[in-house]
Amino acid sequence: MVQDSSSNGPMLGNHMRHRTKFTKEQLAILINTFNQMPYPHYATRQRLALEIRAEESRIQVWFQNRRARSFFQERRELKEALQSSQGPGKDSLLEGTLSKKIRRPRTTYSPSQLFTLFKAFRKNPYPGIHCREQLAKKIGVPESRVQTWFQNRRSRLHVKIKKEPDESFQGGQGQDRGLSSRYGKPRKWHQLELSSSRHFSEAPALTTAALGTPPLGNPLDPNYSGNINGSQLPSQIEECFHIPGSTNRHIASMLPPLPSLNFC
DNA sequence: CCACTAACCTATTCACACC
DNA sequence: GGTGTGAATAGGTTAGTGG
Repeated sequence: MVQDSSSNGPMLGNHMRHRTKFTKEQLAILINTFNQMPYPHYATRQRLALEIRAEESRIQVWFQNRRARSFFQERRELKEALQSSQGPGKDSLLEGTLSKKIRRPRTTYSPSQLFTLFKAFRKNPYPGIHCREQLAKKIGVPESRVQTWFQNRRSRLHVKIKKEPDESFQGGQGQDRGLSSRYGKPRKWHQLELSSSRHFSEAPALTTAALGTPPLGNPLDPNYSGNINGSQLPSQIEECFHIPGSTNRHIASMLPPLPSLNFC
């Protein structure tokens, strides 16, 4: 992606995921499935993942891209199928569109997991595949969930920025640090983020101030002190969530100066 | 060089838990 | 019922790959 593949050379943790190369056999199965159901449920994607031995998240992305590329034609056909409401195979074609959606089970993050995620987000809202995988491993969730969490975080931050224009925020330095005009003025994004969490609102130890100067422990989380120390983390995690300035765009440009945090 | 396409992005909406 | 947030989606961009 943009922030990962600059000409600055390889940067630990900020790489884009390697391109998946589907074999002809895998593609045949995917295309065949797509023709029958362009919106496969989570269970279907899981079954496909097993069948072609690929990650479910890669299958999800493949279907996203496939729909995008064949959108107009497919939508016309789908519309016709909906309007005519006849013909065999309609149920499977409309899986995920008309029938009740069977979504991926909602992931519930513990306070300690959220703290780790928020702290990583604060250091780098655009982590590359390496960072996401390390984060995922650390908190014990699939990498694709970490990616989704970061996407949602960024989106909600943008929404808050739009809804709560606060000219008082000067990024701690009273200056625009290269923010793209596309995304408005810099904000106290870290305060917005952390205070918006239901978990954190109930845990004073996990406030913004706490992130700036990490406490020794959080009473809500017995594992917490180990997290904030950083001494138990591999050094790669520290490196991969360092914001390299030129490689992080948009939100990264709104970051206030960070205290010297020990981990992502 | 160019077409194709995986990876990734934002914006938006849905769905569900929690208060 | 309102709010927060994970999941899903549309639609767009970027960049790797192969002809």
